[in-house]
Amino acid sequence: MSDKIFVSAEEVARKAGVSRSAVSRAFTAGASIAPETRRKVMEAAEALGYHVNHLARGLMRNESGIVCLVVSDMGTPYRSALIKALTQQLQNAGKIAMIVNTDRSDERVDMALRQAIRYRADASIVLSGMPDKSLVDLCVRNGQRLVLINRDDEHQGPLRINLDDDDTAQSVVTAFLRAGCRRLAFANSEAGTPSLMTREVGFVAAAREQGLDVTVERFGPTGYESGKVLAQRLMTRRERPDAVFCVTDLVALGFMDAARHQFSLSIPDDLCVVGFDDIPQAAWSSYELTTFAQPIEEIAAAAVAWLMSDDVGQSQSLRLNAPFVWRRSVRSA
Amino acid sequence: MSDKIFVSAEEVARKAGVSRSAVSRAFTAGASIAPETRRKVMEAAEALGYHVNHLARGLMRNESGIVCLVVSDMGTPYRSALIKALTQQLQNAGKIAMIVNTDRSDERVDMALRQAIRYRADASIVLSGMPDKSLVDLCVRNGQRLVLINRDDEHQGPLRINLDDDDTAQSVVTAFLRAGCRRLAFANSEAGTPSLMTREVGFVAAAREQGLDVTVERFGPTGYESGKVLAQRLMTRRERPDAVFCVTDLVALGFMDAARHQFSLSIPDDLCVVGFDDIPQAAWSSYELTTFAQPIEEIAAAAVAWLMSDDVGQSQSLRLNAPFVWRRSVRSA
DNA sequence: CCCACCCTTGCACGGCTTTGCAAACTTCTT
DNA sequence: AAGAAGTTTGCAAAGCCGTGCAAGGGTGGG
Repeated sequence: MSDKIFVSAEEVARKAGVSRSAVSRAFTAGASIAPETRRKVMEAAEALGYHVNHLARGLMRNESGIVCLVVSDMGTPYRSALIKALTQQLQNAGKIAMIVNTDRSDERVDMALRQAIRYRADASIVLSGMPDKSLVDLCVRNGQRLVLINRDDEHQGPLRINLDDDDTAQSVVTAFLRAGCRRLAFANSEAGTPSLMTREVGFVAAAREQGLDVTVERFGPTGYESGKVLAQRLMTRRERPDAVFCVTDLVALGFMDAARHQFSLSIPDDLCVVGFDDIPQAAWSSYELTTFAQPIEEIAAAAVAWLMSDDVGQSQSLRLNAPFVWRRSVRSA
Repeated sequence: MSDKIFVSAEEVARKAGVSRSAVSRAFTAGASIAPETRRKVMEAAEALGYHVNHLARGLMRNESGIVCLVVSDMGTPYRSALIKALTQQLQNAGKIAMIVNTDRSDERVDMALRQAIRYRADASIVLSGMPDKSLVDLCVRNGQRLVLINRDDEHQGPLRINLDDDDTAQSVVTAFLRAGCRRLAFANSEAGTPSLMTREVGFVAAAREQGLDVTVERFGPTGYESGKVLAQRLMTRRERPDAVFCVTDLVALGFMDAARHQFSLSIPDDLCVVGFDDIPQAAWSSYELTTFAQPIEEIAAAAVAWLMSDDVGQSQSLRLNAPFVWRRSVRSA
């Protein structure tokens, strides 16, 4: 590879007529240095195009400033919004985000964490997949902070951020009942992620409490196309559902499109739909999907706040609220 | 911050009963080391949880393995898809992506490049905004590779990847004419990005060649909401357009929604619409938008290939094709 | 005018790896 | 069995920055 010729502190020192350490101090917040000296250094640095080498600084300080984001399906609206919020807030906190894409192959999340260790990341934030317990231990042992978002694992040490889904199932059932729906369905993917399964189980249980059965269908990955297939399967049943809770907004939008264009159903007159995430598309006027809003900014804020805080503390678990967003895909009373 | 206690090569060497350099060689591809020695080292490393320190390695080799992605609006479907492709292909090439979010404030892209220099990134890929010339020079001078995607700047040194838009305007005009449309419009945002302006100018010129005028409207940022506003403005004109070319798919989808739900227009019967990007939502059955497909994978492949190649070469410019995707938002002949 | 104290600065070392070089060890040939 | 050729290994330096320590310079007070 080409020989990169970065300018070193040594050269700046020569040009400014001071010592190497003076240059170092000029770029270190809170170091003891005379204003005049700092000015001279800064001037020389700007002229030469000097930039502190964060690799070396990280080596010294044992703190690289890097935070590793472990994520798959980042093309998805929800995921990309979360990444956006995280990168922004990390930058505001003086950190920088490194992204490891773990699409296909679940063992990749372990590789991702190893990569984080190699770059001596200050922390890792896992948005997808579930790391192996031994890897988590390794991270923790190395003093690396770990945040697990929406992966209800039972790992010790890291911070877990999850949604408080105690009321969600109840809210949906109530909404459907008020709308006069009686034949409930749940449209799930085959991903089997804990958070998705919790939604399904909770909904079925809440419905049963009201004496209602739920038709559950599962298919494919968690996306728009699966939503269409799920609609085809559910809407061709003898007892056609009149209300469906979709595990995700993307699934819900696919479901709505199939229901409307393939079965000529009117929403919410013939069918009520509820989704989850509140991605931007849910608000588009073709859909106006009633859904639960992922508190994306709060999630990011909580993650960043925790990993900037001084007290590592023990394994901590945080539960955030996903407010119900009423739109027109469910009949009002 | 907590004291991270990473295990060093020194310790592995002691445990394996070899020298520090043997450990180093065990982890260096193509180094001269006996298989037996390597096995011993690897065993000790695994037992101790050792991972090569990429900060130190980068310092030594003058090659960090980091590639910096400079991007804004990463919540957008097109951008997130591009980031996904880039991170994936970079990883396959043995690099790792670092993301700098440049939302709001244009001067931030300069800060981003500085950040890239500080971390001694092997390359930077700019997806948004336009870096200052002096910064570009600085990167180049430091031997850092630079890729500009869809920013038709005239910078020297870096690789520029742009779309070949010679035929796009012509294609759209032809499609509209075949559909029997005569009152053409162009819906643009106020972003003023070169690539967006090129689309507008090209379309107006191509239409004029056919003796047709184009009503141009510009509003807001480049997104769904702006599309709705643009529809309100264009569809309340005395001479209501019967065909509109939207600068972006997101704008087009907002435009379609407003045209349908606020003006009760039928697409493509009353109005033909063409977008640009081919985001996933364009294919959704509520829209079936005719558009041009950004060759995302090719863009990523070209970028990665160039920055892995040995010959730096001079300022290089690459033009890729954005194929026309026919869907149902334009009447067929 | 001198002393004491504080701020500033330079020196040298530490932190972790890679790599050129030379020594040691194999192994094969004659 | 000895020498030559080729591997393998260890040593030491280099690459860059942060910081403890001690010395230098300056200032204020007595």
